[in-house]
Amino acid sequence: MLRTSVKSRLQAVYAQKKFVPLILSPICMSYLDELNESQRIAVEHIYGPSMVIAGAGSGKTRVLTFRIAYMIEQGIDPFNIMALTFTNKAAREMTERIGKITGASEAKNITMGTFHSVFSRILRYNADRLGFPSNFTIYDTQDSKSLIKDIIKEFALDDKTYKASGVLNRISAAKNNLISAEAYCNNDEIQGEDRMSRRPEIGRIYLQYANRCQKAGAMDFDDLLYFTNVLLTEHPDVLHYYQQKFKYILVDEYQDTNFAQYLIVKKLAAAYENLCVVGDDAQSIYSFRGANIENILNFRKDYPDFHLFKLEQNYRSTQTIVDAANSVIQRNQDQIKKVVWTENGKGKPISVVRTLTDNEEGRVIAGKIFEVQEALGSSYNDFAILYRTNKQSRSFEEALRKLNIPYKIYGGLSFYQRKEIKDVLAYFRLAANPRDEEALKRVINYPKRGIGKTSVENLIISAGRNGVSMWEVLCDFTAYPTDVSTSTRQKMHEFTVMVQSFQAELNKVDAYTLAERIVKSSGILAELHQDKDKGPEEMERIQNVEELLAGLLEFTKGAEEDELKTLSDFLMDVALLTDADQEKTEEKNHVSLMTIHSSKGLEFPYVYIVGMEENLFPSQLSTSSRTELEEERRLFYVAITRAMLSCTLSYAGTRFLWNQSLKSEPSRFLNEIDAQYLQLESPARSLGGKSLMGGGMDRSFTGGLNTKMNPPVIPKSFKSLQDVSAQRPSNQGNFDQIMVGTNVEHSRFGKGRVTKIEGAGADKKAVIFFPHHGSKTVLLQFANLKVI
DNA sequence: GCGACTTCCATTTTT
DNA sequence: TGGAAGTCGC
Repeated sequence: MLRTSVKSRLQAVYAQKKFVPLILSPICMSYLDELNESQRIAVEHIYGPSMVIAGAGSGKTRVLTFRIAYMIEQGIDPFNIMALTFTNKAAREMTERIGKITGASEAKNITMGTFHSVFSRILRYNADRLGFPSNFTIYDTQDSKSLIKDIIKEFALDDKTYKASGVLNRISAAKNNLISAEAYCNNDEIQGEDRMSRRPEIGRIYLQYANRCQKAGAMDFDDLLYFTNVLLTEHPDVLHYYQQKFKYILVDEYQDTNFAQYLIVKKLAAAYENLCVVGDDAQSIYSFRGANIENILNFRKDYPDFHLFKLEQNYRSTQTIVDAANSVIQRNQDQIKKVVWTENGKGKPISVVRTLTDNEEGRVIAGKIFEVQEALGSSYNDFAILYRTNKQSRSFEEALRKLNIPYKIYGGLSFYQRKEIKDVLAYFRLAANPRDEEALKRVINYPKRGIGKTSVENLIISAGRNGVSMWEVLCDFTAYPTDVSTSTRQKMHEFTVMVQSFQAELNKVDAYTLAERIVKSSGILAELHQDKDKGPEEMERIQNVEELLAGLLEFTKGAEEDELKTLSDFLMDVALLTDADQEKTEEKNHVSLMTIHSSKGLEFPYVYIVGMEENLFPSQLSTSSRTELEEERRLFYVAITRAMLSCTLSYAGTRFLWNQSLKSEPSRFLNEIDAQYLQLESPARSLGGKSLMGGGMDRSFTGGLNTKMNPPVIPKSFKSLQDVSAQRPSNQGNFDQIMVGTNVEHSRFGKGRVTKIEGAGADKKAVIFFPHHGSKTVLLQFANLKVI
């Protein structure tokens, strides 16, 4: 409290004079001390263009957080800072952490979020300039595909050559490279490509798609970037405004930005060039989404006088894990050379587990997690199972459930993608923007009100013929003649009146009140209640809708005084939320299951990378070119470097796919890890004689499948004891002696005194105060402390 | 217009 | 396997 008022007075001073506020330095010192030399230099360099290349686990987030906090402490107005992150969750966490240093009221004024969410806000504000309503809808991928399907049908094209997803990918790639539909049709090279793939009509579909989106008052994900660029290019006054507003720009995960994002950032930063980008080329894993590694490499061209900072010390993982990951990534040709190193302890080797089937893989990994957890008393939060594709989660789910181990699957079908939620949201969307055609199509006959497919098709035809949206036709059949019967027309009219009544209340009542009304009077709730006795899934649907309403209530309560949080405020970025964003306060205790992609930026003491098989990882679709394969390899690098203490790789001999067992070969990546870091394991099986895996000597995985050797028969219980003892650090004996008040000596920081103990087992941590280095938190496992 | 039925087809990652 | 699209009879 006190600090805020002192600060605000100081800030009034800064506003007039531009000098470094020495008075605040003591506050800064406290956290700057927690940084190593290169981190601190990167934090303190706040003017001009700079690039931070941050190796895995090198404290990148911490540098970003402290840098922003430092900027604010230096008197920079938070309103002038824009920080673009990769997920909303990352943005939220960073705001929170900055708030702890500078005070929450300062932190909340920073413009922070994903490219998509920050730009969607800018677009809403300036929508009129682009001919969109300010409450435009954001189409998600499903909406986009459904619209494209309609267009393909309308053009009477063969839906086998023109698949919605393929066409959408093509359009998406164009937008990410800022190519308009017109430019697409006039570009010879692109047209040539489309003729080659025998889909010459994609350009025409793109034109129509853009047209329909515009009429519906809707933007898709890519439009949020595409139109931001249009806005800034065609309206110099708008560009000027945002250049002045965002004098300081930070971009996280720069290696995963695409051309559109690159250009927008470049434009916004052009006036002041206070631009800081942070990234790691070795972790670029989104090129399929248009991400362009070149952006990192080109930075020096755009800003020749930029400063480069490299963070190479890894604080996350054991020596073995860091070295193994390095040995993998070294095989890539395209990379910025850097040496990631660590002072952490050596740790145990990466174990490689082979199982006969994918189901057995699930059981073995679940069993291992169970054993480690039992033996060390770790929290289940410490474990993660990472896979290449979402559908691999099944065998692990089953096995974990059988062992009563709590787990959570991230990604996959998110809450907002569930049918019942999308249905409700479609009504919400219509209330905010009745021209939203995808929402309209979705619920015009749900719950059933006798408006069939043919009638809807005729409605679309009439809208197309008259060059208006479906909603406008619905509102005025006399102006737009439509081929539907009088009785259907009457039903449509009733529907229209209902939506209009929702629309009328949009800005009069709060989000929750309107939402509740919609759910009731649309008949959705009644419909769901009718089916609730059919089974648990039907019951769950009602619960999900209730959860959505509960979320809305919370949202509505979050309003400031005199503020009305409307349903359209709520809808603003619902389309941009992901499962990870939904995560409630960290009261969890569960094993995390997720794709490697969604594990980016996270870390876990125990990591299991599963499905290490050819054609699965690397994916079958990515083995045809070097660049694709290198991306898969970076993905593998990301996976390994999530692990702090222990990393386990597993693969199965056969995998059950499309109702048949398919033989699978071990992944080539297994052979790419320097063998000195590996330890092969043959899981003991209850069924004797079936194991094909040799002892620890066979290093060649590709040949290993058919090598018959007699495995040493180790009873399961004994085996598990062995495993666990291997995890126990050698200096375990020291652990118990270390408590609050113990004087210790650290190899790097010298003598110090323990002020706090956290965690248990392998995770036991000590906060130690070193006279010359300040307070440090160390993992006892790694720290190699001497008790004095 | 609607629901029950059959058939077909998948196979990557996500804001 | 399982979800989506197409077919058929009311």
